Amino acid sequence: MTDSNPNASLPAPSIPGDALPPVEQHAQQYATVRNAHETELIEDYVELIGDLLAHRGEARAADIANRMAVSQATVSKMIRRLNELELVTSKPYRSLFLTEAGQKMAETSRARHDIVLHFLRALGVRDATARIDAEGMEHHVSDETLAIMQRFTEQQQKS
Amino acid sequence: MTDSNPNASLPAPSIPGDALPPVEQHAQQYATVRNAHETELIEDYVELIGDLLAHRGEARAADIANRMAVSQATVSKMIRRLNELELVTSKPYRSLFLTEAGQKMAETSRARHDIVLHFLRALGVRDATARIDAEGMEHHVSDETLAIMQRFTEQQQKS
DNA sequence: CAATATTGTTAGCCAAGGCTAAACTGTTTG
DNA sequence: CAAACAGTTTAGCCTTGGCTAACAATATTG
Repeated sequence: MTDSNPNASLPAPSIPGDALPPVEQHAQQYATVRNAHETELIEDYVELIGDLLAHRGEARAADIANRMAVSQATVSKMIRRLNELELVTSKPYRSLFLTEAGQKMAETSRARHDIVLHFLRALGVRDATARIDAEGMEHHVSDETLAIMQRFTEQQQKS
Repeated sequence: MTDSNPNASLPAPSIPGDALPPVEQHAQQYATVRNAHETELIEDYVELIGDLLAHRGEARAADIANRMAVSQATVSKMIRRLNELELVTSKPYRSLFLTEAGQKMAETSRARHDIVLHFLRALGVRDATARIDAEGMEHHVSDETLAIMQRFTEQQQKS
């Protein structure tokens, strides 16, 4: 301990069971989140490209830029990355397409996104809010939780 | 449209109602997520510092580095930022303390985190998974959804 | 109390993901 | 079919959040 401690009187944890997790577990939590962040944007791009292809028949950089509220230059740079990762194919000045791997990722992302979105709606969240929350949450929901969400939604719809 | 389109046969949206959202709404979703990302790490640090102060009486850079699974140099740099943001006070080689603003942020983050964690457990997610998911999800859950989660958890505990 | 161990800081590197401005390509249209 | 417009790319900048290595301060202990 050090000298004067202005925070010494912070309230004790409300529930004893909510003590700090063991260091390794705690570290694991943060590492998982950091990891998710790296793939998140990639998945968002791929998912959006898949959606544009499905709904519009083509995916142009300008559309992506508009929908992501990001400059075209940023999209262009990102597409180069997606290319290197072999998730999309692109000829200069032409529409984008997804590779096998890209399509797979798009489908997975889309499915995950839908489960979360439908779950939130089933829970009673307003549509506009559910959409925003789903977009942020989808990359941080484990398969275990996802399965539970899906079951919950189905239950809800039966009654 | 362009020439050959290898993705032209992608399945149509399973539910017609799930068409692409209008551009402005869509853009809003992504912007909200990008925005959350900027504050996320800050909140994680402040929350952790608050927890360490509450549970241990002090918050040292080394503890933070261990718990975050990050180098001490990274923590040191981050603390400088937190200082500039007037969320923590620190004298070199001494424990950290939270400013008023920092305490407020820590409390808010902690409360939010707890609601999500308890909700996931109430939903039936295993503890270890719930902890990991909560860490990632907490920054992307709106107040509206948070309130609904809290109500759900309370309902669950009554029965 | 000196030597060692732990802890914290600084410097300097890197990649990612934004941006603007400028150049280039492709499409549309007078 | 040339000019104008829309879309795309490139260059070059910035900030964040990582890292390692080297150095500095504090704490511990023989």
